[in-house]
Parts: sequence; structure tokens; C-alpha cells
Amino acid sequence: MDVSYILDELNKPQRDAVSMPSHPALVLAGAGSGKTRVLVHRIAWLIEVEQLAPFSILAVTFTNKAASEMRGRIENLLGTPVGGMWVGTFHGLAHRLLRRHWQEAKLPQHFQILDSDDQLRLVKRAQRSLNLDDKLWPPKQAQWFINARKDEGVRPQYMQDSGDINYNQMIRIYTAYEQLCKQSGVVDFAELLLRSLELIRDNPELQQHYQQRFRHILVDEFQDTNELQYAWLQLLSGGKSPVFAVGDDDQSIYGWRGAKIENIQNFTQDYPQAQTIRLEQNYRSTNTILKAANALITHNEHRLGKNLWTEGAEGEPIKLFAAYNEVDEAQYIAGQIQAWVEQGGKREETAILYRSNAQSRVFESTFIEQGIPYRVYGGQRFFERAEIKDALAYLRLTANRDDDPSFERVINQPTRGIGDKTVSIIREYASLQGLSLWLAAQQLLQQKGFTPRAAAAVQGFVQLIEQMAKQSARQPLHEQVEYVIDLSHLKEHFLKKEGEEKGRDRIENLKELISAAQAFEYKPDEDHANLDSLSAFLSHAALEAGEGQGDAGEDCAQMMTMHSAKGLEFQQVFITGMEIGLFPHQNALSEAGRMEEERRLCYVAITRARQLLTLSYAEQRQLYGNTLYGAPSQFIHEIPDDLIEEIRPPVATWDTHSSALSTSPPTRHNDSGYRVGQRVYHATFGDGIILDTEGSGSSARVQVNFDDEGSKWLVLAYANLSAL
DNA sequence: ATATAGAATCTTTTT
DNA sequence: GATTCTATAT
Repeated sequence: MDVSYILDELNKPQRDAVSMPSHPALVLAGAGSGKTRVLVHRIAWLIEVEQLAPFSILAVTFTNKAASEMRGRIENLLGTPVGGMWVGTFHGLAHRLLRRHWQEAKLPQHFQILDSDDQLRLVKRAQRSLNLDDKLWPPKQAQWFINARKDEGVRPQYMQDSGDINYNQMIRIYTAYEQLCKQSGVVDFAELLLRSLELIRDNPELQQHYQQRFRHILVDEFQDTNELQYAWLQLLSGGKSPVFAVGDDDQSIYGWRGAKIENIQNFTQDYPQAQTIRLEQNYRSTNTILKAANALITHNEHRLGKNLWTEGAEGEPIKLFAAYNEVDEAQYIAGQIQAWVEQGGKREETAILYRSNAQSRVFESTFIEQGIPYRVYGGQRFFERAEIKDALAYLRLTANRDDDPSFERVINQPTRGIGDKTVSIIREYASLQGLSLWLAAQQLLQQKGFTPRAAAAVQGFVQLIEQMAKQSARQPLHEQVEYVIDLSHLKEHFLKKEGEEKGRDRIENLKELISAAQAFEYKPDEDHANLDSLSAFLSHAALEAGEGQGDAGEDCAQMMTMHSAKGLEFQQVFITGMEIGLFPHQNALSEAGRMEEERRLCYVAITRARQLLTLSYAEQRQLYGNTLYGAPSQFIHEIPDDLIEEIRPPVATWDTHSSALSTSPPTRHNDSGYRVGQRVYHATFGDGIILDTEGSGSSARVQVNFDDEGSKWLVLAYANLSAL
């Protein structure tokens, strides 16, 4: 058989990785080095050359997008569907195991999945049941604690009383939370992984079955795996099936949420027979950009080591822009994008990257002002919208009456006269009797535990859910969804409560939910063994939150955090807000190890650019209500000077030892000849008043609040002001 | 059940 | 500064 198509068009290291013998392997794939390509071709090689059945391959990714892209490209390469192969996210695959073996996993058949929002509500409830003040122990922190323990594989019953009050309270909350989850038949994200790990670990037959089945395990973005995920992989491989790990330690940017960079750093110690292959040839960026990235990342101490190179052009120098303030920064970038478009470029080839979401505001308002279409990534996702979650909660109750988070969500949504008092009676009874809220409400109805008015209202709710379940049982999925939405009267509720404008939006989304149900392809026997299409759809909604705003079609400039830019590439990239305290972030300055992660984040950001890269910082920035003065980020200085072209030099003179954001302006010369409060005249802008002055000599400038035009920074050398 | 005022919070995010 | 939650009054 001719299998040359699998190896053709690959470079030497790529080919070595793809055709490697069946041993554990670590592929260190630099940014833009064809990482997905290697994974796809490796799988094709296993099937075509090693004659491995697709059935015995397990391929794991972090996002649904990456998983479906991988499957698509494999099928495209092989020209045939590879149905039996398990390709998915850690959570998706863990979910599949739990659905298949729900009895062995000790879960109810129709268990539901909690997203982090649902989880937080349930943590709050657990805390309330323990009478713990949520001022002293913020539920967010408890949620974080619980997830961190689960990611380490630690159950509360195995946790030692440490004598530390705080810690002990956390254990109590964790215990109570687990109890509530069990009662409600719900499972959070980390639980999917932990529970499936325990399922395989503690069940010899299943363990043997899956360890024999999966003869090859491939992992993408290995540097982002946490302890639990790594243990999960090792368990499934059974120490026999080779693990093919692909990743880049220099792109590990999720340590703060539990990712263990040590997993990739110590891989060859865990698997001494493992072969390491480096993919260092880059097919994305200019040589200048790569040199900058390489130089920057060498400042990190703990690295496996890697040097990106290209056969491509040297490219333009990296531009550096010192903005007066955040508005100036936004205006400069807006101007650059306008110019780009005038030269025939597309806006969507341009990305504006920032460290924190709050920075997008200025860009948004500037772009609106100048009429530049843009798209901000990382907004609210479709399945996370309030109205969608309301509708889903009704649906979840029809599937599983004991789903307490859903019960709480819609018991009085839309308002049906069941107030806080009635709900807390139900809650109290439920926790006293160890029942779900649904069962507690029913028993209270029987025992006349409510006032007559409340009883009628609760009765109405119970009947509503029963009717939804009964009437919709035999309908196709989308009609079922439509029926439940209609009966819930959510549409009328939103219209009345939020008025035409916003209410319409929500109704549109509810309609889209019906379309989503219609489009949802239900494949029994895969992820959804033993499941009806409704439960399958509900799991899908929880595991795949959906894209943000889908304003596809229009040519938009892209705005996003550096984190969410990972994996993407653009012709032109702006890395903004490069000030000490913002990037690297203030909180990373003091904590050990965090600075290296910030630097890796910068490395990720730089390597997103194909042709043009611009770095910018603001000497003065308005943030959270106060003015901050941050020195230029050290990351700028870590890039060799000869790669950088200064578009505009800074005006302020910085104390070179200043290392953090300060609220007082840096020492600077002022020989502008004007004083604050003085009235001046400008030929175009008219009369105004001096608000601030800074700089000296040819770069001296003043901020003037013009009577008609608002405030502007002007360079004195060009402005031609006259005193009044 | 809603309206309003005051308080709290503000790094990064996928599943 | 802006938004979002929470407590209190009506």
C-alpha cells in the first residue's frame, strides 16, 4: 500500500515523530511548528501502517474545537470516517465513560452536569446549610478549594483535620457539597474526571477492558494537563499502551488553574524509554518575530529548551509605541488598522491582545467612535445566558426531578408567588430529611406544611413540571424544547419584565435554543449510551458552552486576552498595555514562579503574529477609577533592541528601579512654559484650558481641555498654541 | 415583588 | 469608574 501521502510534505522531525515506533514519546512542538499536523498524521500512520484499528486509539484534547478539528482532519486525510476512534476532550471522554457505566459509577442514570455557575450556587447552599457566614468564607473561595482538591484527586473523607480552622471549615463545606451533589444527582466538571478515574481504577473488569482496548493514547497541549488528567491518562494506558504527548512547556499559561507544567517537564523521567522530538521549524512568523520570542523566553530558567527558526523572510522590525495614556494607545491602534485596511488588508487579520478583559473597553469605545467594526472574544456563551439556563433548568427537571440546582433556579422563575420564605421551608425540610427539594416539596404538600396560598403555588409548579414531562415525552427533541418553553411562560415573563428591547433578545435566544435542539445530532451508542435524546442534548449543552457572539460575515478587528489567543494566528498583532503591574500583572510580581508564567504568556502573544507585531504601553493609565503610572514592561527590554523600532519615544523619564504600578506620577521635567489652569488658543480646536503638562524640549506636551472639543494631549513643538 | 441605594469588587478560563 | 450583588424599604 502506498502510504507516502502520510509522510510527504512533512519536515524531518515531523516525519520522525509521525513514524516513530510504538514507544512513549514527547513531541515538543513550538508555536506554529505544525503540531496538529503531526498528531493527525501520526494517527493516520497508526491506522494505515501499524494497522491499528481506529477502535484502539484514544486522542485527547482540551477544547471541543480542537477535538472536532482533529477528527475532521484525520477523516479528510484518510478519506474515510473513523467512527470507532475515541477523540474528545478530557471531560467529554470522562463523561462518555460515566454514561456507559453509570451503575458501576454509582450515579443515577439521568445525572446532570453542573457548570461553574451552577456549582457556585450549590456551594452557597452547602455553606448556608452549615450556617457558615459567607463573609468570612467566600463561596467563591470554597468553590476554588473544592475544585483544587478534586483536581488533586482528594476526597473530603481522606482529608486530615489540620487544626487550622479555615481549612477545617473548607473540609466541612466540601463534605456538605458532595452530599448535595449526590442527593441531586448532579456532577461538576472536575467530578467527571475524578469519578471516571475511580470507576476505572476500582473496577478490575472495566480496567482490563479499557487498558486492552486503547493501544495508543495521544494527548494534545500536554503542558496544560493537571495532576488528575495525567493520572487518568496513565491509568488508561495501563503502563503498556504508549502515550504520545504533544505540547510546549514554553506555552504553559494555565498554572493558576491547576495545570502542572511538571507533567511535561518530568515526562521523560516517568517514561525513561520515551523519545523526545523537537519541532522547531516555524511556518508562521517572520524571523524577526521569532528572534524576539526566542530572546524573551531564554529569560526563563526552567525550560526543556527549544529554539524556533524559519526559512522565511526577516520581516519588518517590531514596532514599539509609547502612548500618553490608554485613549492615546487605542487611537494609535485604530489609526493603524484604518491604514491597514486602506492598503487592502482585512480587519480580521488583525488582533488586539491585552492582559485583562477590562482593557477592552477603551478599544471598544474608540473603535465605535471611528466606525471600525470589531469583535470581542470571551463574552458570554450561548448556553450560559440566563434565559437559556432557565429553559434548560425546566428541561433538566423533566429528565431528573431531583436536580436541585435546576429546581431552585425555576421554582419562582417566572414569578408564581413562591417567595423566599416558602423556598426556605422546602430547603430546610429537604436537608433535615436528606431529600431532594422536589421530594421535600411533595411531602410538604401532603403534610399541609405550607400556608394555603403557598401550597397552591407549589402545587401549580409541581403539576407544571409533571405536565411538561408527560406531554413532551413522545415528541421529537426540538418540539419537546419548544413545548417546555411555551408552558414555562418564560417568553412572556422576559417581555414584561425587561421590556421590548431586551426581552426580544432573550426570546430570540430561546428560539435559537429550539433550532439548536433541531440541529443536535443524536447518535446513540457513542457518548450517549443508554440515553434518550433529551438527556443527551442536556449533556451537550453543559459540556459545550457554545461560541460567544457569532457575528460572522462582517470583517471585524479581533480583540481578546492573550490567554484566549493561544492557538490562533494573525497577520498583524498588537500587544497592548505592556506596563509593569498590568503585564506582568501586579499579582505575579510577588509570587514565586508566576513571573515565568507571565513571560510564557508574552511568548504566546508574540508568536501569534505572522508579519507585523506592535507593542504598546501607556505612560499613564486610568484603571478602576484611579490614574496609574506603570513603567514599561521588562518584557520589552528582554527583546533585543535591534529588532525594535520605536515609533514614539516616551516622554516621561522613568526611575529605572521602579518595578510596580504607582499612583503618583514619575519625576519628570517640565519646561513647557505653560502652567495648569492657564487659558490657551489653538487654530483648529479653539479656546481651552491647560489640565496637565509634561516632558521637556521637543517632546514637551500639554493636556488641554478645549471648550468645544474636549481634552487632548498636544505636543508643544507642533501644536502652535498661544496664551490668552 | 419590585425599586432603590449602598457596598463590594475588579487577572487570566475551559470543561 | 463601572458594574454587579445585597440589604432595605415600600
